Amino acid sequence: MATTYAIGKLAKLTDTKVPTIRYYEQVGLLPAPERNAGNQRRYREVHLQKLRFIRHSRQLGFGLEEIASLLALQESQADSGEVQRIARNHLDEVRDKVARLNKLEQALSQLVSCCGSGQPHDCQILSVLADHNLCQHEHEGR
Amino acid sequence: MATTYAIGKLAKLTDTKVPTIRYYEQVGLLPAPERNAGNQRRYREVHLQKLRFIRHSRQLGFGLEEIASLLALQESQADSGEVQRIARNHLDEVRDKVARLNKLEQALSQLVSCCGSGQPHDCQILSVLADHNLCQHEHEGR
DNA sequence: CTTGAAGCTCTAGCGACTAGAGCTTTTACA
DNA sequence: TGTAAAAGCTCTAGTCGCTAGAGCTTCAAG
Repeated sequence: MATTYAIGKLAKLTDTKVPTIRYYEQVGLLPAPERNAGNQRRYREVHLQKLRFIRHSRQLGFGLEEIASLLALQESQADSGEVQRIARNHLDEVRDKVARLNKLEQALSQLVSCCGSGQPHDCQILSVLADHNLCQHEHEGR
Repeated sequence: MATTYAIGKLAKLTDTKVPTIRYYEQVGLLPAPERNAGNQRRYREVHLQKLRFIRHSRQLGFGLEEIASLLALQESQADSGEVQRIARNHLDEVRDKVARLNKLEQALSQLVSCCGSGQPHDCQILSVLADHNLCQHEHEGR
């Protein structure tokens, strides 16, 4: 019979915490494995591979729903167009976020630089926070 | 008697949703205002100013706990050194995040660019996601 | 055969809101 | 003054992706 892995083993192999693996099962991302006589999960190769896929996708910032779609597309051998669409869409979001964070970084460094490090004479940070007009930057939501 | 604002008015003046204002009160960020005969909140200038401070700080990415500290420091007239420490610390975190997102953007654009836009012949995205070794990038947690 | 590690389920918490149900009060207009 | 819509109220639950803990059972090694 084929090799099986206990949940702790799978956790080590994929650098995932045990409760996280159970969580993925709970939300339907990782299929429920068989259980042994004592009700413990016994995983197979297929689970290991799916879990690696999930973890790599997470490291790349994909959300669990996106990952679910990607896994389904992998299964279905269907059009790679949809895969590309998801990936590009995610990339766009990341680029947006980078742009927003860069603006934020600008605004913050100006805020912080307004008073030299040692001087105790009153610093402007609180005033700028209190009054947006003292701040040269537009900010966005999200 | 001094002007007061209903919650909806305050919301408009500060571009904040009404439930968000109530939430700030609930977590102790914004002091509970007096109530009128019909139990409705009636805010004063001081609330308006605190709320503006909170919102501007949020736009700059400060967390509610940091904002609570900043408000307390504003109140106490205490050392601006602590204010600077909080702001610099936040700036450091933002810079970290920018760096991480930039790496992510790198990895993702490579992932996406592996197959030209129109061609249907099988694209590599799924394979890379399934096997981190096919990916040139290290990824971090967080 | 014992003991300690690993497994199990279930519930709650994080941060910063947001949405909705089901009510009461205020406001504007006829 | 009557009425209806808008705005207010409280309370609960949901978002996302986990993480922590309680209190139990099962497994593996010596």
